[in-house]
Amino acid sequence: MNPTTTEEHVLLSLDELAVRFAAAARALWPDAEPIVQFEPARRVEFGDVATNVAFGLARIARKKPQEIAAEIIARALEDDAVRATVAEATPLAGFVNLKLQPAFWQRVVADVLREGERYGRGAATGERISLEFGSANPTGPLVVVQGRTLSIGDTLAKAMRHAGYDVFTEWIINDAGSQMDALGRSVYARYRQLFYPATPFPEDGYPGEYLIPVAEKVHERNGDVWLRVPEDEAVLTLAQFARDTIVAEQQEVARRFGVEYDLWQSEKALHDGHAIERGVERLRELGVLYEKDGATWIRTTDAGDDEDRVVIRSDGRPTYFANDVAYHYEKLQRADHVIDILGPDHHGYIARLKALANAYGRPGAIEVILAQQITLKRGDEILSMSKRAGTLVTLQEVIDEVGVDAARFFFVMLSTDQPLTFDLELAKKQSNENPVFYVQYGHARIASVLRKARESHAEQLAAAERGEGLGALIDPSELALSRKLAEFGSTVAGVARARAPHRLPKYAREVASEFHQFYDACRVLTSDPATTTARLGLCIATRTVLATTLELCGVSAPESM
RNA sequence: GCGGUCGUAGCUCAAUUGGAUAGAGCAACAGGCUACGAACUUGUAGGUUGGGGGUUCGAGUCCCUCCGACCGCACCA
Repeated sequence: MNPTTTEEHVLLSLDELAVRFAAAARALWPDAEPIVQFEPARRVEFGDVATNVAFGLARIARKKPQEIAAEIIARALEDDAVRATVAEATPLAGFVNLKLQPAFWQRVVADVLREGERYGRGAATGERISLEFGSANPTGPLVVVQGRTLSIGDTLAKAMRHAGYDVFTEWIINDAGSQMDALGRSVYARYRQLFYPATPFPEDGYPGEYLIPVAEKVHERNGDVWLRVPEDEAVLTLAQFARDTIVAEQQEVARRFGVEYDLWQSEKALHDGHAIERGVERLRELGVLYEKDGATWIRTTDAGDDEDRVVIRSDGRPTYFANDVAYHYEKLQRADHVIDILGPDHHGYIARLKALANAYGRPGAIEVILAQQITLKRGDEILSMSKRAGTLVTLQEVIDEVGVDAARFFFVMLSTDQPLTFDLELAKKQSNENPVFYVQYGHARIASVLRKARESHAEQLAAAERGEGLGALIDPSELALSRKLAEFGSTVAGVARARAPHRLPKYAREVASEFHQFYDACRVLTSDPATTTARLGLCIATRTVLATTLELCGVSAPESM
């Protein structure tokens, strides 16, 4: 950074300001342990940033927060660097409110221009995170709920990486157990129906029509050979074929949805690799297993589960939970912290998985995020999603209808613990009713201005890219936009810490809104070179932050629309 | 029946985890383009945070209770 004014030499960062204010508080009340964290002020008239230290000190100081805030401000302002950074400091209703110098916000723009897409990155935490999401049975196409889980998981993964975590994403393919048998018999029935239409369909099979093309493909390749071998053998082979076909489709849809995984873990592979035995054996060594009625149980009630769970059945076969035992044991080997994003029907698992973490001596190391239910709407009509009735809406259909951008933006927009109503008609609308367009329009608008600038203001554009002349940014709308850009890093950090990916679309909207207001108030391409250079710099910085935010959301940042 | 999640403006949702006067968007109404994209912008209106009680300087957030919605309660996966 090239300081354009001498003041910049002593301009403090927000963290440095916090340290000085904490020091001021400690000087006044030596026994106190003040926690100073400056956050964006709730309302513009309060100032730029605020902290609520005074509330925490009220007990020790035996004074009203308002008086404490006033005393801290007076003390802190004795510091030269604080005075150089802060334009105004006011105690208000117990809060310490600061209005910062324009140079502070100009420096933010310079930072963005210098760091580009790396802006807002957190330092590496060294913490390894295993993040599992999306996982579905390989017995049918991905449905809308998985769209939500994919969006939340992928955005969380990207945000956590941006914030400095070492994130490993995985999907577990539930290709072991009795459902594979049901899948095999279903495909076998579909296959037989190609020859004998009256063939009955298995009662516990998967009735959706999506298995018909799978059966047809088998017919294409092998003709009628599977009618001539014993049924058990045919079912086994067809199950494997259907599993491979469906998993490939699921992977393709996820990829089209913009989601790439580090690992697609096959459950069957865990079985074949004796991972189940390893996981269970470890539990036995740790003494949390016991035998009852011929079966092997794990004590999960210690962690608040309703009842203990069977791990190995009396006939020697492992239960489904044994898979979790093994899989989480593996995950805990390679990660410090394991996060599972599960559907709403899995909340019974939380206690179980907690118990597992406890049993493995890693209490708190397994965390579950529940993505709540999703209701599909088309206008006023609520679409029922019943597997039995065959009316399920696939993720691919949603992508085809509304596009990846709208779908991902909508799915990640709401907090995970909120049931969501998704209106296909609204998502499809290319109008101001659709929030994704508002943000994308902001990006396209900037791109358009920059295109124009290349023609008419090439020199200023080049200077702006070098971060020059930002001292000319003094209009309230320019400073408000800069202030919003400054929130990017802490927003991403908050998303990672609170596992709250929905804050990103909200933030994107706020950035776009501040930009539109700035654009409305200030003409960018003017006859004054200094003004033009500064505003172009602000535009480039805004485009960078918008594009990065959209990228984290898995939404494209168009040059034009 | 037991357990869990949730209930915020007409609609869809926020509220940085206990902090300021509960905020946005849409829809409604009233304004703003002879200059860089009006898919924009300015303003108005809209609330007993499901009801009641409690905890404390301070509650949409924590505790209790009732009402309502959804989801779980297998040696299925």
